[in-house]
Order: sequence, then C-alpha cells, then structure tokens
Amino acid sequence: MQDKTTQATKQPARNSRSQAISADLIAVVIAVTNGEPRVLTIGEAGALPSGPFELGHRSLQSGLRAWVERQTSHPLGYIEQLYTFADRDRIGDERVERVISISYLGLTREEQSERSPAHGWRGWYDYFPWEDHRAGVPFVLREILVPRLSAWADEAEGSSLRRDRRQRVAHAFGLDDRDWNEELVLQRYELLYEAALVAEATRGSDNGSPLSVPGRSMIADHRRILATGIARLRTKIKYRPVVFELMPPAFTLLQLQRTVEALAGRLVHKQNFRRLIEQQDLVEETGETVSETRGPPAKRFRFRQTVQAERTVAGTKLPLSRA
Amino acid sequence: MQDKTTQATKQPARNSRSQAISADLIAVVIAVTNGEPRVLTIGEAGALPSGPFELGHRSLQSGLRAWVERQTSHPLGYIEQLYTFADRDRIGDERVERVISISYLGLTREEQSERSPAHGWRGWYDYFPWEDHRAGVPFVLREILVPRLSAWADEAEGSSLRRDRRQRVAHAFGLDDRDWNEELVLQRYELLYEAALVAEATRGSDNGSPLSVPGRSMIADHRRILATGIARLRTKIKYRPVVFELMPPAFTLLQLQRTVEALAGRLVHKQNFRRLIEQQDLVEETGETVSETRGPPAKRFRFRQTVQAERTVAGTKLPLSRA
DNA sequence: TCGATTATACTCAATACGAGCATAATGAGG
DNA sequence: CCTCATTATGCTCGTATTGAGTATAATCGA
Repeated sequence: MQDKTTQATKQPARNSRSQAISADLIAVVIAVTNGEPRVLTIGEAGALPSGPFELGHRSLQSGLRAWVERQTSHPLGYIEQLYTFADRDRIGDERVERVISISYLGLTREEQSERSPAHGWRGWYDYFPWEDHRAGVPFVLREILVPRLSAWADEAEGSSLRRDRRQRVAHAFGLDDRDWNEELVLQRYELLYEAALVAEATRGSDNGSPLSVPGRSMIADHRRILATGIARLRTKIKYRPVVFELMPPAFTLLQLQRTVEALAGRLVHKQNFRRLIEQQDLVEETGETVSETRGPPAKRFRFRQTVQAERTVAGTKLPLSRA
Repeated sequence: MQDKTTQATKQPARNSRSQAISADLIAVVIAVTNGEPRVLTIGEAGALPSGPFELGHRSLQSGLRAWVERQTSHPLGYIEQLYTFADRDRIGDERVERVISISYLGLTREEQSERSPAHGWRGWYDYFPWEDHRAGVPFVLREILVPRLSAWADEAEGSSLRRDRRQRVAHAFGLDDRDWNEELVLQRYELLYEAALVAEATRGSDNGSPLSVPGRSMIADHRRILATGIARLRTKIKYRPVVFELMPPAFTLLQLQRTVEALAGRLVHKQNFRRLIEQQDLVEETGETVSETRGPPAKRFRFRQTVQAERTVAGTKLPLSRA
C-alpha cells in the first residue's frame, strides 16, 4: 500500500482554494468457512485491504480489485459499493489533504491459498463478539456491555438526554423485552463508540481506556466500515440471493443454512428454512448425496443457472423477518 | 457553479502517475406538490444542482447543502447518500482529469419561494413518462416503447443474446403477464439507454436520434442519477417512514395516500392503506377536521413525535409489496 | 445394538394481505 | 331542496404467509 505522506509530498504545494483531493478504496471482503464468517485483512489483522484510486484504474471497481489482489493475492468475485465518506485528515504542518474513502463489500470463498503473515482471514466475530447470538445472548453482551451501556445512559445530564440514551440502547441491543435485530450492527457499534466502550473511541486522547473493552479493534475507522459491511450483508441476504456467492458449487441444505446462520448471527427453524428455499426454485438437486455427518445422507444442491443470470434482480426469502 | 475547465487549467500540469482527482457533489432533491412528485433542477431544467467538493466544506453532506442552497436558495432537510461513481473525463488535449461524483437524495417540501429562471421544480414524470402507472399503463409505454424494445431485442445477433434481451425487457417492464415492479426505475432507464431509446444514448455520435424518443433529457448522466434517486425512494418508502419528510406538518390520510401513490406511480387500495397506517401508530390525530373536497370532513393527522425521533430506525409498511 | 444426529414430510394456529361490500357525510349542480 | 358524485370510515372474507411443533426414517459412532 502506498503511503499517504509520500504521496502528499510528491505534489506541489497548493493554495487553500484549489482541490487537493485523493480517494481511497477500501474493501470489506467476506467468506464463510466452516460455519464462521471471516473477513480478509492485512497488517496483523488490524486493517482492511485498501489503496488510493489512481489514474491508471479503469473504474472504482477495477481499482479496488487491483488493490485487493496486490495486497492479498485473492481475486474478487461479487462486489458492491457500500458507502463514501470524507473526513478531515491533517498531514504535517498546515497542509490539509482531503481524503475521500469509498468502501466496497466483496463476497468470495476462502481458497486454500498460501497464508502470508501480511494478510489473512479473520473471524468477524473477533471484532464484534456481541454480534453472535447463535448460542444465545453472548456473555460479553449480557454481563459486560449491557451494564456499562446502562451506566452510560444513566450518567447523562438532563432527563431527556437520559431517556434518549436509554431508548437508543434498548432499541439497538434488544433490551426490555424488545427483540434482537441482527441488522443494527452499525447502530450498535456507534453506540458503543459514543459510550467509549470500544478502543477506537479513546484512542489518541489522554484518558486511555480505563476498562478493558471487548472485541479486536482496527486502524482508523476500518472497524466501522466492517460494521457497515456486515449490516449490509445481513440485510441483503433477506431479499437477494447473495448467500450463494459464499457457497461452493455444490452444497447441502444444511450447509446453506449454517452459512445463513453464521451471517445473521442467529439460528433459524430448519424445516421452515428448507420450505422457503425449495419453494423459491433457487436451487436444484445435483443428483448426488453425501453423508459427511451422522444422519441420513443429504442431497446436494446447486444454485440454479437461470437464477444466477438474473442474480441482481431475483428475490430471496429467508426465515428471518425484516423488522 | 464552477466550471470544470477553469478548475483544471488553474492546476499545474502533472505526470500521468500523480493524482488529479476532484469530486463533484450532485443532489436529487424531491418534493411532492399537489400529488405530483417534483425534482429541483437548474439550467433550464436540464441539470441537477451540483458543484465540486471543496476544502472549505466540513463534510460531504454540508458541501452538498451549500451548493444546493447557493444554486437554488432552497434549504435542505433530510438527505441520504445515493451512489458514488467515477468516469473517465477528458479535458482538452492529453490531460486526463478524474472526476468522482457523489450523489445524494434529498427530501423536502416545495416552498413558496421566488421562482427564478435559473432553477425550479419539474415534475419527475417529465423525465420518465413511462413510470407513471396511476392511470393505467402509459400510452408512450404501451404504444411506443414496448414495440421498440421488442424490435431491439429481436434484432440482436445470436439466439441466446436475443433470449437474454427479451427476458430483461419482459422483467423490467412487466411484460408477458409479469407484474409491473415500480422499483426497477434504473434498470428500465438503462435498458432504454442500451436500446438507444433515450436521447442521452445517441448524443455525441453521428447517428443522432432517428426516432423521436420520449421523456425530457438532462446533461451528462444526471437523468441516470435521477433514476437512481427515484428507485431508492420507491424502495425506501416501503420500509422506512420517509414519506413524512415530504408532508406538511398536518395532513389528511387521503393526502398522505396521494403522496405515496405519486411516488410509487401506482394506486393503492384506500381501506388497506388506512388500516396499515393506523395500526402502525405512525400518526396521531390533531383533533381538527377539514372539508376541502366533497365528502365528509376528513380528520387531520400529524407524524408522531416519538417516531420522528427514531426516524432512522422505525419501520413502515405500505400496501405495496416488495417483490 | 443403542443413541445421537440428521433428513424430510406434515400439521396447525396466528396473522398478514388483497379485495370487496356497506354506510354515512358532505358539497356541487340543478 | 333534492340528487348525485365523492369521500370517510367500518367491516368481512378468503387466501397466502409465517412461526412453531410433531412424526418418522436413515445413518454413523461407540
């Protein structure tokens, strides 16, 4: 990855009116391996693949692909844009450089490629341990985060602010007999940030984290971008057949279900899952059966060709409601 | 608006490796007046408000607000990001400038501000006459576009390409007893572009439009961005209470319904509409009644404060299915 | 051979949704 | 003043859709 400082010093000085803008491309690349969602990282698992958008790039997408392949030697398949943001970035003295970050979500399968220390796959729940509800409410969430969030809400000045905080926390984390909504990944991360319960929030300030906070952090706002990607994916699997981008060419319905559950961070009713998948004609039998596990042999399925063609337009339903 | 050419010549020449990037902010600002959806335009209704992102701007959003207010003196309320894209833009000789366009969707109400020739509100169906199905399938669509699209599909070389085109047309425009899906605004525009049935497609080339094509066009890709905005809005009203951004402080349920219908471009069942709105606790009665039209006086409603607070997180349902 | 695990078929109640009927209130036009 | 088109509003009803459970059979590991 090119160093920002180097780039900037290459350029001639400019007056304050002229545009000194550069654009960074950042990738959230997801795969699901053995029922665990994983994200492609670089730099000791503390950063997402990224690099500047250059004149040589044909498009934003191809620039992103080039950077990811250069940094991780992993080719990308399906990608979609996530979000664009611009934060003030000071470089040295008075020079102010404007950086626009354009983030993308990519879906692939983790190949048996050579592991290098410079990059690798990391379970996404390492970064968001409170997001995995497949085995019930996680310990960190119930025993550590909820009490601290409540304390944070209560310590607010003014009763209306207190009420506001309590309501936001209850909504985002499914408190007070509200339901857990797995799509609110970003809102939860932002609340934790506001309450200084993630490492990124206290970084750089003097009052460094007085309490140990859960979840591995990342450089800059990469973990926030990852949260955005997870949220988007959890939303999207409910109405578009994108799960199949993460599956091998042939798979059993249980494998498909485990993948969905890994992404959503919650379990689904098996019989209803199968009913929905089959009635939508998304998959077809390959004819083979496999018995990798105990129990009767399972039929193998593949994603239907015709649906794949109209991938961007076809719908999907999963036994996960969207409220 | 600053002129791109001027900007570029101000800058020193650069070698091909260095970054010569500027970012444009483009706004799709929507209001609904008298049951007609309208878009804020500049330059003889042929362009969307836009301008370069500058160092002085605090954020992308505030930069966008500044440009829209400078160009149209209309203040913006709710805005959300639409999409970011980068196309190669040649300026003069060999110099290549990279322009990144970041588009936003804004929702307001059309105020009784002074009309100036430089800007104004335009009905969005002026640009997309085939999108308004409130009075049935539009004439232009049934009599002009569908035949031409069919012809375009049939003239393709190779049977698989022909089949592909026919299928895409049928899906996007609801042919062959398929249902019309009002969300596919962008797909439809892109198909029309591909089939050279919109003015933008033949622009610049020698074979200028041999046939008159329907719908007012816009500069550059502004009409494509407008299509993106309409598509997003039509999708979003179904699961988030954004319609209320377009409503006056108090309104009748019929006015609310007419607004939804204007946006969706199709009529909804009145009784079911009311049932959904009322059972969701989105609105509350103001206590007043009005009888502007014939029929019994209608109760006036307002959007509920509490819901407004959690606007970004609350859900909505409308009698418009999302498939 | 037993028991845990899985595939797969069915049932059932609750609800959501689309579509229509019915009735009442009102203003416009004669 | 009367009629009628128009609107507000309440109610019904059949049909999907959805969540949750029961039942049964196939298979592997111990």
